[in-house]
Amino acid sequence: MRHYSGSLNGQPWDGYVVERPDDLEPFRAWVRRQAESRTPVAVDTETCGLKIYAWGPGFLRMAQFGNETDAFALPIERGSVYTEAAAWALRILPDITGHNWAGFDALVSDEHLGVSIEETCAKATDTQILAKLIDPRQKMEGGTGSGLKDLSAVYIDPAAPDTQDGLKAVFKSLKLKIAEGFAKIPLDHPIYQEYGLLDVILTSRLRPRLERTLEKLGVPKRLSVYEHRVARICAQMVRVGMVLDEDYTVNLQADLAYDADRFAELAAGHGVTSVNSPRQVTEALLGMGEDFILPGRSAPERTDSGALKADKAVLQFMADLDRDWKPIRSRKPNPLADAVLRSKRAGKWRSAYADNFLSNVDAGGRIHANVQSMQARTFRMSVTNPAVQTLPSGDKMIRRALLADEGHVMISTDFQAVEMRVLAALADVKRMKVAIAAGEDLHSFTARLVFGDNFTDKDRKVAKGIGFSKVFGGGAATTARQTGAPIEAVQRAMAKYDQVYPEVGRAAKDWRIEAFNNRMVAVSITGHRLPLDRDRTYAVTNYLVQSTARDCLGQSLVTMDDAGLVPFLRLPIHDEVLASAPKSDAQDVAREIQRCMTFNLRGVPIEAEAEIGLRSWGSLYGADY
DNA sequence: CGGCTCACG
DNA sequence: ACGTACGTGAGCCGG
Repeated sequence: MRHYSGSLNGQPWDGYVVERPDDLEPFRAWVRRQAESRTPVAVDTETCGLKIYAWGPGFLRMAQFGNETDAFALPIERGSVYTEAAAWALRILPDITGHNWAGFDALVSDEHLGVSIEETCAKATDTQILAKLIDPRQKMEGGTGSGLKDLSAVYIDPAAPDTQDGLKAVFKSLKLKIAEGFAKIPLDHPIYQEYGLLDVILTSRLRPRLERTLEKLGVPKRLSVYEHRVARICAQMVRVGMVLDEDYTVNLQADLAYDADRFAELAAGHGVTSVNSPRQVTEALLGMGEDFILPGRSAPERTDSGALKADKAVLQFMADLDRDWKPIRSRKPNPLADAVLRSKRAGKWRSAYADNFLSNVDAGGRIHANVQSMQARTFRMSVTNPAVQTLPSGDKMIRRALLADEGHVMISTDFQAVEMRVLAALADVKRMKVAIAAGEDLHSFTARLVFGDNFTDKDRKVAKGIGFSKVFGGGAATTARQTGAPIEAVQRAMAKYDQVYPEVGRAAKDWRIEAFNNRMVAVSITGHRLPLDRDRTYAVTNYLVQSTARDCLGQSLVTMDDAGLVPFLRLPIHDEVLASAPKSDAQDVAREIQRCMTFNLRGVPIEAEAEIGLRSWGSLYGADY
């Protein structure tokens, strides 16, 4: 047994690394004592990386257990006797703490220790969830951050070592890249061991401090219970994953690579050797006489830093294409703009989607995209590796690669205009509530109020744009740019909107004042704390609406859990839930999901509509498979 | 690693 | 005093 010790904030700690099977005896005795006294024990795992499912056996290297003063580390990769001891401890301990437990370690334990997500999550407290309930912002945004290091510095000891950064420095000294360091650093490296032990000591000490802070801030306990449950449901979705059509994806990858190369060669003929270099592209286009002025605008388009802008909108205009890539015959198409556009799209779709799918597939042909259930500052979820919340929706090509299970079909269930309804509910917008209750199309209803009974399709578009704009906190200029309508008309329409829905502006003002009186933190109706940036307090409307809409999804997931529907769920996508169900049960499952996503929010009906597709996700976007 | 671009809701 | 479009993940370039 190797011994480490140290001190944090004047409080000593001791850590022990199990080296031989005999060393497991003191570990077991310690675990029994913790279990008997029902002392919370922090658990952490060290792995070869983040690909829990695609890596294969040997992924889990070390497992650590610790309370506020004592910790043990087990060398899982040294043999099954250690795996079994870790699994036993995880099962017998009545109260565990993890940092990002449901987001990572619960999945690792489930897959590599054989202790299920359901079993551990039922008794786990996640310090990352607690921390986000105090402040959801990342460090970049002015928050505490949700990493163990940042939280420890604030809540435990400013001098607590940065174990992540420390490890990266070790990797560097061993001439290992960061990505391979976690897999290749020798298990008996003293810093690897010491930091592994420290992580559970820190997590243990963090928990009571975070719990006290939450209590002091008046954050309801039920909110924490709810978030732990949502996190567990998301973990269950990650575990089941989705089937990847590998043959299709390999072909897709080749086709996209071919297209990217072909159009890159065309661009090279105009002197652009790298289509992803905005500098090269703008220079070449300038040389061809392009002025970068879009129709209806007087000045060239520029980026924030003042350079000429050659983004998709600009290039599509130059290539004489509309937003759907159809020729508009308004000018002579610029062949370079066209080639750059197509090469970039094919290249991005190949690398961000096709490559990513194939590098994340497990031995059983499934991908398990990671869901962080409260990632955004509004608590919206995010999905990574691969980012399947952001697959192209205008073209079925990419979504076609993801399949329902064998014998299943895909079901997609969307909330209907959920953010508009949430706004109506939160701001108590009388006329909107009447329209929603009557089942009217909200944007047409608004268009009628703003433009009169004879409103046109164009007017409806403007009304829709203003609706979004109000939810985002936007002004006339951006709304005009988005809708393509002249700014004067948009200004008039926005003034009229404020007249017909006076509650929206009034509520926004009240929310800003409330937040101001609460140290710049808005509190949603579920109790989520939403910190505002001092210079962007107008964002309060968006934060409250976006966060409450997110809780509509969260509440629906909990209801679906009660209804036993979680095994069918595959992916949350903000206002949509993707599911896979046996063909013969699809109607029933779809109806049940729809029911769970239908409820009343402060007198406003929140409603959802399910769509049943074929086997591939792409089939819901008009494909034939 | 910041800037830019682009994919989604 | 005034007005401000919101939230993500990912890849590439160039310093």
